[in-house]
Amino acid sequence: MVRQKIQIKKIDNLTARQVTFSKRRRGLFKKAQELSTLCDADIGLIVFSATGKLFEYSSSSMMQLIEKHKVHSERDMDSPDQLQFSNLQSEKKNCGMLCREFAEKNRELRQLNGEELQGLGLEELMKLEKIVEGGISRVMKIKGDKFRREISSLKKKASHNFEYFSTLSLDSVNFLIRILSLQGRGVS
Amino acid sequence: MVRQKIQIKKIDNLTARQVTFSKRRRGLFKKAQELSTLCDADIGLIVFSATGKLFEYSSSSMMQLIEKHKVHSERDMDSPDQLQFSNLQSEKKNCGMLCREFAEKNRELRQLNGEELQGLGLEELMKLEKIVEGGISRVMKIKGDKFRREISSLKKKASHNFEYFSTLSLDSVNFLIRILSLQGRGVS
DNA sequence: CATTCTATGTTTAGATG
DNA sequence: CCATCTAAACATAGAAT
Repeated sequence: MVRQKIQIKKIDNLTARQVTFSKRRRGLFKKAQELSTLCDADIGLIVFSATGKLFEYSSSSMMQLIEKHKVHSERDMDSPDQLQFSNLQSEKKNCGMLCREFAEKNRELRQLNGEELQGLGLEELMKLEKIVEGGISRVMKIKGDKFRREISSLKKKASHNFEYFSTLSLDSVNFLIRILSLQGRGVS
Repeated sequence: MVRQKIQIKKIDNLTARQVTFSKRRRGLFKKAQELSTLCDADIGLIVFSATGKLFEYSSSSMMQLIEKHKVHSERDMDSPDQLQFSNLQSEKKNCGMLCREFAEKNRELRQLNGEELQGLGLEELMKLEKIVEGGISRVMKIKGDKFRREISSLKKKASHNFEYFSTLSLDSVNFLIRILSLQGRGVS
């Protein structure tokens, strides 16, 4: 019997419905996790079966995600309510502020990384370029310093070793080299 | 070019990532709603893009679903504490979390900027260098594009003055463009 | 219930407009 | 950014286990 196109409406047959539920549920979860990985998205998926069983997926932590969602949806709603909840209110305000600052930092970070630059003017772009240039020169300087320090420390070690090795016979040195090679340790 | 199998890991190319995000996001939402219809399931889907934009779908009401989810997950953890403070507590937790993430972003930002690099190893430094290099090349590309577009649009606008402008050297034109930009006068 | 099979339907990567 | 196209990749209906 060949497969036919199905219409999207509640499946009448109970068994077929259950089978479809587990198949498609797995498919859905897989796609959610693929999207989160591919595009660096934060995703939460909650599924209650008709029988009330819970299935869930979250790319990070469901709790965090739900909190984030709450903060987002509360962003717009103003709350002219009761004084007795001032503690809760102030916490919420705190969160909202933090959230906004956080978003701001995130944007800066992405711009330094060369993303989300479409809206910027020439001046801003040139300023950004200067900042990033400063960044890379500092990073490279530190890296250079580190390399140099590492090299000189290696040299010191090498000369130390040399003094020791020079007291050994040629045969002993060859023997050592063979042992080290067999252990997969570079002798360079 | 024929389509090839993709591996599930973060897409490097920014544009490709954004395109994939919108395509797959739509696909995911469609599948969620199909599952909910076909199998009579209660489904909630929350997606935060990497830029922090929120997309959501819920077969019923997201708030109800989240409450239901909370009840379910609190099944296992017994909480001998006061119900009346659960909101405040969750807000506080939320703030703590945000604070930590905020600090983390700040550190990243400073490192991209070439600060606080003392603790990093050679490998990390080289990775950082790669990131910043990618950043500056993207910033410079966008800047170049913008310059070119402004120049061509200036040429077009000034076509009635073409005879005059054509007597100017390229340097003079570039100088003019910079002056105008710095004055904040659109050259478009 | 879950899994497996296979013939088909559906999604989507990559290119293009 | 958004829409459209195409072929390859992927998901899944229906059946059987």
